[in-house]
This record gives sequence, structure tokens and C-alpha cells, in this order.
Amino acid sequence: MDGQEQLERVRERVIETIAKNMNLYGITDSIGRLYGMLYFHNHPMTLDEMKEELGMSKTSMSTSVRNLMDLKMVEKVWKKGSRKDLYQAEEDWYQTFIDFFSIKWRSGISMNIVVMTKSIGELEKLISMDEVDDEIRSAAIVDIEKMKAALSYYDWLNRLVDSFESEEIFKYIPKTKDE
Amino acid sequence: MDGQEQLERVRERVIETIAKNMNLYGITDSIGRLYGMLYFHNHPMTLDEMKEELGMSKTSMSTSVRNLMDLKMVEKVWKKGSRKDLYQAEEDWYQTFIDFFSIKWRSGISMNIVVMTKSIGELEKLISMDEVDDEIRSAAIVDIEKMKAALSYYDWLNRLVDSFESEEIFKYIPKTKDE
DNA sequence: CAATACGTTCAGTTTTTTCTGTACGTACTG
DNA sequence: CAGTACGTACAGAAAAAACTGAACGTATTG
Repeated sequence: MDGQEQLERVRERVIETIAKNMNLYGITDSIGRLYGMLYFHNHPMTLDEMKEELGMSKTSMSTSVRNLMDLKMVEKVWKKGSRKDLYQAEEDWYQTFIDFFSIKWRSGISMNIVVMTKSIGELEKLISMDEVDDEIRSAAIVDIEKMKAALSYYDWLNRLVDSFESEEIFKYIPKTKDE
Repeated sequence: MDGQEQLERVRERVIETIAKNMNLYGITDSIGRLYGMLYFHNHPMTLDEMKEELGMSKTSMSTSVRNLMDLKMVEKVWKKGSRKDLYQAEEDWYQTFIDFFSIKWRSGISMNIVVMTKSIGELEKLISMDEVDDEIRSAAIVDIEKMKAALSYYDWLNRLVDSFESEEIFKYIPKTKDE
């Protein structure tokens, strides 16, 4: 019957759900809970406040918050007077979504493109060599095909991420239904 | 100068790259390597062959392959004569992409929607109660707004996954550039 | 310029995850 | 219907990840 208590219970459940969900994206429960907590906390928080709230060490708060900052899910804010760093949650989940995939995928994609391209080149050189066994040559040809298929997929993925970053995706999948 | 050896070296490097990439999606190195290996292996493989190839236990192969099957990245194939189960990699990475996100996200999204909806209901009941403190009430109102924003995001995410599953996404982001 | 407050690095501990070998159940073989 | 081959459950070992407290460097304060 206590409103305060009930509000807190609801919040806690929702935070737990958010954390579980972030789990799917490879984010730890603790970090997810921290994000959820910040999301519902209506003022920027210091490391000490987080530590207090979650009952964890300050060290953990420091590294977790940095993690979330790397993902642009949390930002540092300035408030004159306070010597402590203040952090608040990015509230726009569409933006969070976009940043998350840009950050996570881009580097992976380009690394793969580099490796595949280089490998295709090497195998093409290989098959052009006379002294290479026929069996090896045809195996190489198959591999080249597979890597080319992979490259075209990575190109698509890059363009998909482009459409996130440019927000063009919202032209195709609008934020609000039936508009 | 040995073609065989060079081919293998290239393959190994590419497999390692694929594994690293799958890592970004929360898939372990071992499982990623197994997938990569299957991807380049041009025939379906048995657990014993995988075990041999990767130098790991058969138990690991069994669980890893099940993992990949759950993600629809590997399928069991039938070959008469063989008593052993045979597995091969799904080769279409576009399909793999679609399946991966459908499988991973759908359940999470709907769980979140359920929890948020229920929580909004509870808080709305809370704010309608006379005896509730004003401060609590306005905090609840803010929370409700945040959860509604979350719900609209989840709805969008659902529609995004819809566009993956229906392959409508390829209308907007075509598989091949300039077509 | 000492004193204090703050965030972070680092080494060690705890917890979680991954991996393995044995044991078991099922199904095919002769 | 024994004997063998196969995949998997399970418990324990090994490896990896998360977490912590103490120590350190920097910056602010009086």
C-alpha cells in the first residue's frame, strides 16, 4: 500500500528486464542494471551514488560506466560546483540502437573485408600458378567463390549500417506506426 | 611454395576472422571457429570429423553444433548409409543474419513489452489513488512516460525484425549495389 | 604547498563459463 | 538378442570474466 515502495518495486522489475534484454546484445547484467538504473534516475549521478545504489565497488562503477560511454549509452555531463564526474543515461533508444551497431559492427566489417580481399588475392595468385595441383586449384576456386559471397554480404551489412547512421532506415521503418 | 599448405593457411586466417566477427554477436571463439570450418568444408561433417579437425572433445562438438543449430547457422543433413549425424553450415549469410536476429530478439522484445505494459498499468493505478504522496505521483508520471517511450521503441524494433523476416528489408537495402 | 578528494590502474579473489572424460541410453548390426 | 557405435547428460577441471580493495596520480582546495 506504500506508494514509494510500490514505485520502487516496479522500477526494479523494469530495470531487471532492461538488463536481461541488454544481455542479448552481449552486455553484462551488472552493466545493464547500471544503465537501467541511470535511465530511471532523473538526475545525473556520481560514481559514489551509483556505488551506493547498486551496492558494488567504485571500481566496478568506473569501468562499467566507461563501457557504457564507449557504447554511447551514457554521457558525462558538466555541472559547475561539483568536483565529481556526473553521468546520465542516453534516453533516446533509437539513437542508442544506431550507435550500438555502428560502433560494434563497423570495425568488424571492415576488418573482415580486408582479410577476405587479401585472401582472395592470394588464392587467385595460387590458382594461376602452373605447378599447383589440380585438386588444390579447384578447392581454391571454391573458396574464392565463398569469400566473394561473404564480401557481398559485408557490403550489404555496411549499407545497412549506413542506413542506420543516416537515419534513412526510419524512412522505410517509421518510428511511429500508421503515419 | 606448397599449394596445399598455402590454401590451408589462408583458410585458417579467414576462419579466425569469421570467428572474431561472430564474437561481436556474442558467439564464442570456439563455436565461431567451428562454423567457419564447416563453412569452408565442402561436405557435411560428422562430430568425429569436427573433433579431429579442431582437436577438441566430442562433447564440445556436440554442444557447439547444437548451439549453431539453434541459431540456424548449421543444419543436420541425411545421408543414407551413414549411421553418424552429418552437419553442414548454412551458406547464405543473409539468411543467417535474418535468423539470428529473429531468434535472438523476438523473445526479448515481447518479454519487455509484457513487463513494460504491466508496469505502466500498475503505475497508472498508483497515480490515480488519492492517498498517494504528490512527489511519488509525479515520479510515477515521469516513469510512465519513459516506459511509453520504450514501448514505442520496441514496437519499432519488432517492425524492423518483421522487415528482416519478410525480406522486405532487401527492397530498401538491396543485396547488390546499383541494381 | 600541504591536505584532501577524486577517478583509475593493478593484482588478487570470486564467480561464471567453457571444456573434458566417463557413464549412460538408444539404435543399429550381425 | 548380444555386441557395437553413436550422441548426449553430467560432474568435475580448466580457463575466462567479473569484481574488489589497496595503491597511485592528478587536480582542486584552503
